[in-house]
Amino acid sequence: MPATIRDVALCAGVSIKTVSRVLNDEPFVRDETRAKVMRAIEELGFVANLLAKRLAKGQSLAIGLLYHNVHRSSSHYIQDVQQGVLDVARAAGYATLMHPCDLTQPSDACGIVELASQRQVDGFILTAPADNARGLLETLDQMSVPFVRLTPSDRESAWPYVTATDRAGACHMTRYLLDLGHRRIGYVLGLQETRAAHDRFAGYRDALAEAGVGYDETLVRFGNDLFDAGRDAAHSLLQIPTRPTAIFCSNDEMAAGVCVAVHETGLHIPGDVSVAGFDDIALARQIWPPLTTVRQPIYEIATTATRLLIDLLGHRPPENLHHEIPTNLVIRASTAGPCHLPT
Amino acid sequence: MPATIRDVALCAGVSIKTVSRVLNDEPFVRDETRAKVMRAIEELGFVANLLAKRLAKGQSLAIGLLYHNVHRSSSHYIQDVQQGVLDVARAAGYATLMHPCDLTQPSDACGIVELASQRQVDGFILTAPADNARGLLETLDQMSVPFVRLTPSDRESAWPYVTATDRAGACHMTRYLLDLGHRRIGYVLGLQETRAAHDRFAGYRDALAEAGVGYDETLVRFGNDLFDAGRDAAHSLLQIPTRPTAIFCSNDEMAAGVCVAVHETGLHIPGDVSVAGFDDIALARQIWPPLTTVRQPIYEIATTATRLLIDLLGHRPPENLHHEIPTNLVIRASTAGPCHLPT
DNA sequence: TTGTAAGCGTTATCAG
DNA sequence: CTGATAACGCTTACAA
Repeated sequence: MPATIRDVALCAGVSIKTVSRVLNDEPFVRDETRAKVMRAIEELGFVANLLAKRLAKGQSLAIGLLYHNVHRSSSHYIQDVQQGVLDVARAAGYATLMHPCDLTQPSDACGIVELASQRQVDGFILTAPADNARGLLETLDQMSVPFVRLTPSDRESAWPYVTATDRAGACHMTRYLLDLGHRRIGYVLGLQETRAAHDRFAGYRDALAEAGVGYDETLVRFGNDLFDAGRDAAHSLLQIPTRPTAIFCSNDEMAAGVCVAVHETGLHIPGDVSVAGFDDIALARQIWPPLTTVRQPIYEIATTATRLLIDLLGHRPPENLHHEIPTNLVIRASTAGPCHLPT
Repeated sequence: MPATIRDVALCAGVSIKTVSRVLNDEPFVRDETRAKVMRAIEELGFVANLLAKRLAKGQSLAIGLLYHNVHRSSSHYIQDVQQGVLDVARAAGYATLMHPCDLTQPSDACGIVELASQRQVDGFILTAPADNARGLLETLDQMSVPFVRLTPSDRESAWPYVTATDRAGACHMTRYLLDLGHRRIGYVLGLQETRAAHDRFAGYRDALAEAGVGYDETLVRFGNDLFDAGRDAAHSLLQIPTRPTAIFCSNDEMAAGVCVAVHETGLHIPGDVSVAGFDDIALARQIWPPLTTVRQPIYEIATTATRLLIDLLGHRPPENLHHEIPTNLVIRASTAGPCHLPT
């Protein structure tokens, strides 16, 4: 049986409240008393029981990380997010509960509200497309369960979020491809349910319009952010008689799929086709040629969001409920000027 | 204020113990009573407070997943493990706490024992090289905190583990490369602290010996399981005047690094150099050419381990404390016969 | 089959 | 500065 606060009190000859004071670094404890208690703690090898603390405080001291995981596939993106959340949460004494689920389903289907009702977590980090379930957000709001959204669709409501400059980032990339001389630039869309997919696509068209290059919808394919979608999309795009000389993907994972498809077709990157991605996850440097992409500082987005959430949980009104983190172009070897001008 | 079990009891006109019985599906409750309670629960929208339950039961209903993460890098391996642990744990009503740390450090340095002392978790899944810290295991043992090890070094002690047939797997792969005609096969070792690294290396030498091909230590490089290590190792191996015609890596992530290095050198895979990995993580199919590798069913290993742990936690003596999951050869396009026989 | 009452190990109120 | 004592919301002997 491990020692309890009561044992410590007995051993130190003080009340349990005094021990509790020492444990929580509260003021109004005489130094001698504090020392006495410390000694008792040391002697008994006492460690406070967090389960009891949580119940007494009515807080779980944990945050839930919700992410979309229909295909039960590993995602580079979510792992970077997780690392960021974990680091900040742990430093603040919070545990992190991973909660993969199908965010396109009714929220009650995946036990999110339950997680809060059961008091398993004090708040949530919601990754896209969680905020499409407006009902979920309203429920959480009513329950006074704080949450921070990552790259949400809706930015009208006051609910906190952290996002990246998706539209501008995609516009930069497209402009860069145009500057290289590309005119037929294929595009692979991301998961329709996310706003990032739409914003990036909009950025692509912004640049096209800006350059006076007509938007050609036959060069667009729908994806779901996963590798295989990129591969399929590329196989389809490369079959077009006057095939695109560059393919820009809504994320890196699909871009990796595109690269494989290009190779499978017997073509070369960037000689025959340039390929660009978005995110700059580890994978972007782990394939050949290394991928030109738009860097989205996922780790930083996650840490920012988590700090925000923890402030909210501690009733420290944050300075800013909304953050926009800049993206930037990362030029590697998967892009170059077009060799064969399209017919 | 959310409803408590007391409110439900009041509302249903029964005692709280009866409500508790219904909540936990205990027998000896008359059907009518049960129905009455259910109705009250429904009416009040009652959800049991897990924090209270945990304290009362003296269990956190959570398991900790310990993994090595010195470089704060995403690892494909750990994500597959996580998915497996998460799935089984959740189904059993357990939460999963991710705990990245430096497993080569003294265990107390990374707060592992604390996690248990604080009762944050009931047990652990330990990934390699956690079990090198024998002191940690003994401490946990003394605290009666159950744990299951993944691919541990030590298999003499009775402590439960789940592992793969690393040595045999590596031997198969090497044999396959030898059968293709390769004689100078480079090898990139994994993280020295793990047994898998040694076993796989042993398998490599087994096959060499078996085939009467001399073991040449100039063809061996040390790695740490990460991408960059593979890349560096390959650059070094490819500089050898009579360079190896094949490179076998202790894991896929390093193999991906090798592939990039080969391309950087201007050589072709598998035309000039064959490359083989180990694990069969998602990355193996996301690079070009797709990687020939030894499949280690990581997800299955993780689910097996978690089921084992949960049995242990529930005081259900498992049939088997030790599991060995078979590996198998996955031949893809990164290997072929040597074109240029070495001098 | 149901209920009473005593924990579980903290925190928190409020009086000294 | 310090200490009784009552929560916190559930489980669980033990009794009825």
